Amino acid sequence: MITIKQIAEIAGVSPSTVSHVLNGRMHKMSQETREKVERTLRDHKYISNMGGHLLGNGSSRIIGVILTYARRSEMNVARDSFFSEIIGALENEIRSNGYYMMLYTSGDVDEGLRIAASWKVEGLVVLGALAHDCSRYMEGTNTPLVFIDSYFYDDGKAYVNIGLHDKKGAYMMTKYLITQGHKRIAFLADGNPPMGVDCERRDGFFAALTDHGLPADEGQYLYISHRCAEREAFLSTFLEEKFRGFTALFFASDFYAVDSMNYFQDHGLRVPEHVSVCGFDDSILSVQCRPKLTTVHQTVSQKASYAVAQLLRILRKENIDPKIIRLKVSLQIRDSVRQMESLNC
Amino acid sequence: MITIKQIAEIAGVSPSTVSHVLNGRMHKMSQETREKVERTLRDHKYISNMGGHLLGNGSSRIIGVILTYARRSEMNVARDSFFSEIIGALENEIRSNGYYMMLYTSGDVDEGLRIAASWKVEGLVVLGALAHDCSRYMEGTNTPLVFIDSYFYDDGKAYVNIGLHDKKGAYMMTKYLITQGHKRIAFLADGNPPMGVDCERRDGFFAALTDHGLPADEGQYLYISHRCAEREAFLSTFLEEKFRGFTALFFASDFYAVDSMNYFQDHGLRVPEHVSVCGFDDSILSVQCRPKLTTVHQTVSQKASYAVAQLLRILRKENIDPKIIRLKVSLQIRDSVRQMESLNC
DNA sequence: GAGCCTGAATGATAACGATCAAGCAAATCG
DNA sequence: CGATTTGCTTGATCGTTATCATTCAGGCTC
Repeated sequence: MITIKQIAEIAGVSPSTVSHVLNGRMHKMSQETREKVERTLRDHKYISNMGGHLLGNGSSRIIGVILTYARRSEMNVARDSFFSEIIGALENEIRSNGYYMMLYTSGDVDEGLRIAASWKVEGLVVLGALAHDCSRYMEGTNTPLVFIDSYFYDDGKAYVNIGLHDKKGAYMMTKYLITQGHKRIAFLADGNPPMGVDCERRDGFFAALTDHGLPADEGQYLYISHRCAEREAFLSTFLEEKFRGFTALFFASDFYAVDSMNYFQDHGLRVPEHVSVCGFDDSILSVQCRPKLTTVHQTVSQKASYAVAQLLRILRKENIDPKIIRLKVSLQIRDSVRQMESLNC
Repeated sequence: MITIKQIAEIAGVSPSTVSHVLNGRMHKMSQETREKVERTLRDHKYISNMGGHLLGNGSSRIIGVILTYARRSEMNVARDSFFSEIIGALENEIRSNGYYMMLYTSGDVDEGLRIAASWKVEGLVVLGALAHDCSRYMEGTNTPLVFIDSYFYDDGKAYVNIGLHDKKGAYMMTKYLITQGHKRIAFLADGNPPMGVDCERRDGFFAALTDHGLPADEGQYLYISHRCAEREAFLSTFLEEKFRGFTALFFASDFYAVDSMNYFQDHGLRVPEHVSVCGFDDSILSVQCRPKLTTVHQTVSQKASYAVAQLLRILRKENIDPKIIRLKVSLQIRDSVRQMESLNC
């Protein structure tokens, strides 16, 4: 493995000149010398040693990605396509900006941050449930953090966040359900109370109900467990109760929507004839199920590129405003919602 | 950020003593000194600087993961649950063995290997289509490589590989189809000719046909494109041709099986009444579709742990035999294969 | 008991590869 | 001719590890 020193010797210059060329620090340097050095670097296939680089100026060019969905055990969220899509997109974004990606997946934020410190990671993208913990731990450091889909409410600090217009999305979907003639609509999420994005989505749901003159009471928020057995028990009684009179079920995420839709259909009911179902995310699942799921579309890769872009902006000391970016969502209408006859009355 | 030198000063020892404590070297040392240093390290929350470490002894403790599925463009393989599951499992395995994971996803193996060299990555796990390229590029280096699901045939070298008993799995499934009374069975994969695991699976398919006295001809291998439009065109004519007389379709992967099953059902046919379908992988999709898919089960996380285990064994200079590990598969019988009446004749 | 040896515990020092501030010639300018 | 600019080099530095040296206590030998 050839080093800067060797390159320097071969090219007949000093190591620092080589370093200057490498770092594009063209601070007064003859065309001739530069080209000579560049040629030598190329000819000898110089590959930088990041250890030396890191020690030399303290910058690692590593961006860490901390993923903490894992906590929602049982359901093995890792199998979710959102995870893979965002990881892939993040890596692409990071690499194409000349950075390296170190991945950390675990419930132990503490360890993740220790690793980040060890490697002098320049910035972190944090996804998932433990974001709150993260912000607490990071108070000592000045490593910039960008969160994806983690909303912090009542604490004064403004964290950089990339999310969706979750509330608006849920509002749009609810409004759509209403225009289709639905009057008794339920919102189902797997938090009790809901957390993170689900909160926003629920708020949008209730806001739409209220705005359209429909009664909005607590009973319309239903908790759907992430544990299979509990979920099934719930769906079973829910079925017996004839959906408690709800004609449309708005799930906070596609996964649960599809899972439930399958359950209903396995038990002799038909979607959307007997009950309308819709989701949120527009994951690939929503076109792989039948009926195809009406859902709220988001562009996952966009989250990744915005997150990395914001991080780089912070690293370049550019000012970042607004700190909270919300990406567009749109209705993706498919086949799982029925138009109520009562519409014509 | 506190350094070894500072710790040494505080503890009243030399930096090298601290280093010795940190590395748990059997460098003789009094219990007393060791404890004193350990206490100081803990009290001051010492976090190692991997830059210095890397430069000091050349070991980064980084394991790189190169993922090259991305090439199969259009279909956006990143959305596949296999990707996420294996990445998650790999990270877990790597971290819990005291290593760090650097991820690289792209079609450009060259760049990936350059990054690996730059960071003095200690080992690489390579997944996907470009494995072959990788092996070629790596001839100069001695960074150990472990491949997942990449079989190399006619080149003499023995690469370390973690895979499945793909052939056996396909054999078992085919045999199952035969025992269910199917005589005209097709095998569908997205390579022409098939590549990697699909080759093995096809071989298993044909072997089973032959072993059970059924005719096995080339016409039974069907190419199914990874491009949506082409795939749909194929399925459309395939339908018109009444499946060319095939009563069972064995897809090389769940994704295509489910996709096709949906297509058939969308066009008025029923699975398994009109045609039986089965897949390979037992991805989460196979229980999210209807009918639930009969498929060959694999335990994805096992691949990850074996891959990392083999890599660590190489790093510890232990001998690794066999170089090619194949993990168990099993039949996962669900609802997409029908028993033929002709069985009773 | 002086001299010598041994081995255990610890320290001094030189890498490792790159960066960067400061410095120094040579060329150019006013 | 002194001052400035240009073009490149010197040398210190980053945090850690490895190698070897040193110290010192204690036992052995004669």
